[in-house]
Amino acid sequence: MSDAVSDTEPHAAFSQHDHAHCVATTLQQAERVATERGLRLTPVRRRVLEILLERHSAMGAYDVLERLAEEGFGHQPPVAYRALDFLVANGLAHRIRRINAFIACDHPGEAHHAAFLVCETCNGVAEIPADGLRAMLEAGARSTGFAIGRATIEAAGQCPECRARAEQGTDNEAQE
Amino acid sequence: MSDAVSDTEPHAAFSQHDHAHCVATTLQQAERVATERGLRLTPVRRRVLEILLERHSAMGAYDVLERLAEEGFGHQPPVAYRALDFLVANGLAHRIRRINAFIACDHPGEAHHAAFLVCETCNGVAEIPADGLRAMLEAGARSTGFAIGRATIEAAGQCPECRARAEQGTDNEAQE
DNA sequence: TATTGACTTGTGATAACATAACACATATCT
DNA sequence: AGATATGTGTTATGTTATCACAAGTCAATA
Repeated sequence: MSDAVSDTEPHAAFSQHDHAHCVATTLQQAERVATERGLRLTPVRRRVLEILLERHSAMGAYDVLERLAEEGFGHQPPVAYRALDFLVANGLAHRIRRINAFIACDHPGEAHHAAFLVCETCNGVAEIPADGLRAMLEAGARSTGFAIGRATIEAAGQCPECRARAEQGTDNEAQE
Repeated sequence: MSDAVSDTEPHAAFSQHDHAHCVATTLQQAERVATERGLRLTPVRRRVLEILLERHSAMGAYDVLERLAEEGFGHQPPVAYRALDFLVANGLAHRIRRINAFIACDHPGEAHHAAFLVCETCNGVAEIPADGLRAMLEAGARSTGFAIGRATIEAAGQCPECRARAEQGTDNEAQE
C-alpha cells in the first residue's frame, strides 16, 4: 500500500509548517508590492488580507465580513466585497469560483498565473503555478480567434492528508 | 494590421453556421447517449437541453426556469436546477462558474475534458478541447499529492466578432 | 489653512443564485 | 396490484453579490 505519494514534497497548504513565518513573509511581500505600486493598503484591506492569511483554506465574503464586524469595521456586505475585490484586482488574493470564496495569494508581486487545488473534504486550497497551463489555454483559444483576458483554473479533489485519512477509514470501516 | 487570426477556422459559437442542423445533431447525440446509458431524458430535462441548445451563450438557471414556466412546467427554482444538474452530471451540459450559467455540451457522449472561452462582451461561450490541459493540470497536482476529481477551466476575454467590432469602434469613435 | 477632487468607508435596500424539506405523481419490477 | 425507487412541483429559506447614496479621509495646492 505504501505511500506512492508521501515521498514528494507536500504543498504548504497541505502540511505542517511554520505558519506564523509564512504569514509574516507574505504580508511583508504584500506591503512591498503595495508601496511599489502606490496602492493604499488601508486598515480594512490590510486586515482582510491578514484574515485570509490566517489559514490556507479559502473564506467566503460573509465569513470575512463577520470577522470585520467583530473588530469594529462595517457590518454590510460591500465592506467585505470591496476589500476582497481590491486584493484580487491587485494580485494579493485570489477568488476561488468553485466555492465562492477568497484566498490570500501565496507570492504576491511576482507576475504569475495560478491554478488552484480545492480539497472537497477539508476545503483546503493550494495554489500551484499555471504559466504552462495558461500558455496552453492561449494556444487553444488562438485557433478560435478568441483573446483571453483572465483565466480560472481550478481542480476539485482530495488533498494528500484527507486521502490518507480516507484510506485508513476504508481499511477499517464499521466504526462509529 | 493584418489578420493573424482571421485565417483560422472560427469556432461555431463565434460564427455564422447552420444552427438548426447543429441543434438537431447534438440533440440526437444526446438522445443516443441517454438511451445507451439508461438515463431518463424526461420532458423537462429534454426541454431544458433544447432551450440551452437554442444558443451558444450560456443561460442562468432562472432564465431557463422562466422559459419552463411559460411552457407549463413548474415555476420554482428547483425545477430548473434539478434538470440542469441532471444534464451536467451526465455530460449533456456544462456549468460555467464564472458567470453562474449553463450551456449545452458540444459533443455529448464522447469522453472529453473541456475548457470554455467566455466572451465578456456578447456572453457567447465556446467549448474547446482540454484533454491536454487536464493532463498538465494533473501533472502539476501530482507533485503535491493531490488527487483531482473534476476541473474547471474557463477563460474570460473577447471573441473574434466582438473584437472586430471593438476595433471598428476604435477607428471611428464619436458615434453615440 | 481652506478648497478641491479623487478615493474610501459605511449604510439600507435589494438583486441574483441556490438548496432544504415535504407532498404527490409516475415509472419499473415483481 | 403492490412495493420501491425516481421524478416533479411547491413553499420556504439560505447564500452570495450588487446598487445607490451619504459621509469621511487624504493629498495636492492655491
